[in-house]
Amino acid sequence: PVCRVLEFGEPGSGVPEGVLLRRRPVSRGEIIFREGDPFHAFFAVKSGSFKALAPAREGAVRVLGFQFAGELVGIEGIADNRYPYTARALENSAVCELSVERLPESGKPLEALQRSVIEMLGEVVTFNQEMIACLIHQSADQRVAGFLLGVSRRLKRRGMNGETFTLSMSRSDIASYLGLASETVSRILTRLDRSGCIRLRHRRLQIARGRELERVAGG
Amino acid sequence: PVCRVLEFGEPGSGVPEGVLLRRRPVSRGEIIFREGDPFHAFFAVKSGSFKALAPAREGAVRVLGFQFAGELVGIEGIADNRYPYTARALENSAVCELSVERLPESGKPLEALQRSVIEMLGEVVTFNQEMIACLIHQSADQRVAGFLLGVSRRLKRRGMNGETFTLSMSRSDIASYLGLASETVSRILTRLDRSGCIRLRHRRLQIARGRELERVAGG
DNA sequence: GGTTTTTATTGACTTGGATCAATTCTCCTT
DNA sequence: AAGGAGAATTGATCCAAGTCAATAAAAACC
Repeated sequence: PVCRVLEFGEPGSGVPEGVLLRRRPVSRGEIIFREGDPFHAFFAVKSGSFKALAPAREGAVRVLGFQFAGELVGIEGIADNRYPYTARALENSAVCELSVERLPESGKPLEALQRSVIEMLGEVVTFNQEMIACLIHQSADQRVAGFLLGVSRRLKRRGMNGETFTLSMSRSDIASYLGLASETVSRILTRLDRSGCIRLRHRRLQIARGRELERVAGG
Repeated sequence: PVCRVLEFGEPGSGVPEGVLLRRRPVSRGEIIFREGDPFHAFFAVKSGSFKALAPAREGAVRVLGFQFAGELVGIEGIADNRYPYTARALENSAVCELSVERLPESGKPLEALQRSVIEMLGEVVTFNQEMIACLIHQSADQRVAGFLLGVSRRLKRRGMNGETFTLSMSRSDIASYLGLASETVSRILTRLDRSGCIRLRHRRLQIARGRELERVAGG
């Protein structure tokens, strides 16, 4: 099976409803919350995409994950009332804020909402476990191939075109996320393109032979 | 700061009380729950130690973490009602079962208990994030040194001797956990011993120069 | 207590991916 | 449209850690 390299922050089965504070546009580069900020809400990405960033060694930052339209960002903050990472828009986007203060107004009893949060956190835990397994066992080629398939699958799931799309993040972002050097990512993408698995020009990607790509990913 | 290589399954601030089902001995090699089993309880390690195992590639298993006396195992199972890993005793041990069915009898309202679970899961999420950072940024030497310091700190926190103790897990377990080859772990331990940081014979460990070990770990 | 089995050590060799460095693209700005 | 800054590609080189292999040492077992 293909390594689930992504899925970070996908909505759990029970996304609370009726707690939308507001829908608002977010322009490229804008930050919706910062690492350490007091937790007040989590966000549903309505359009566009985000990256989650956390400080690493010596002023460097590390990319923890990406969020696309239809996915959630920020739930992890609910556990200790502070966001554990910074969320920045990769392109012009829109989000809906799901206010924590207003959660009790959602109609659902608090207990049921907490149950939803537990399930969502459970998904994050599972996902991180898989990420760890991926970092330990997968080669650079497998990770990159798995990453592309993961993005594709996530877009498809939301009814978008999963065969031809634009990578909204830089090569360095991908590299940071996968624990590789950006040069390595670049080389692998070039190789995948030359071998005909994908068709890539700049950030425009077409998955030409998905079956072959899955083979590379180690499925 | 020293990489937090361990801490997996440590108790959160609000361990529910009054829900102890029973205290029971567990002999070396015995399994208290298996990956996939329906979740019914989590466990407090009273004495001894455990490892958490999950299937990896092709029949191989991966060590997800270790639990020592005073720590909790199995809370992750609460999210989707199945244990996500197998827990096996590394030595003759004892556990207390914290029954989920009996949680409502604990005196605390359900809501408060759920809040505790959310906090505990939050700790697991944070810990996994750090583990990922460790795998990406730390060298083999840093990981092994950080591992030893982590075990030491955990033992100290429970009032045990953190300077001289026995490693209850094999070199392969450590290697699997840290994403290294067992030969690499062995070599690094030998080197640390020769350099005088530690005094190691077989599984008996003494942290001779903790300050130096912390330097190796990258603090 | 000796024999088997598992666990650990040590050496020799190989390699994947990092790093350094030099262009070349792209897209943003004015 | 030209200039400039960041992003991406490509090449050359190096090294940390994996793999293979051969003991050696403990522990488990009869």
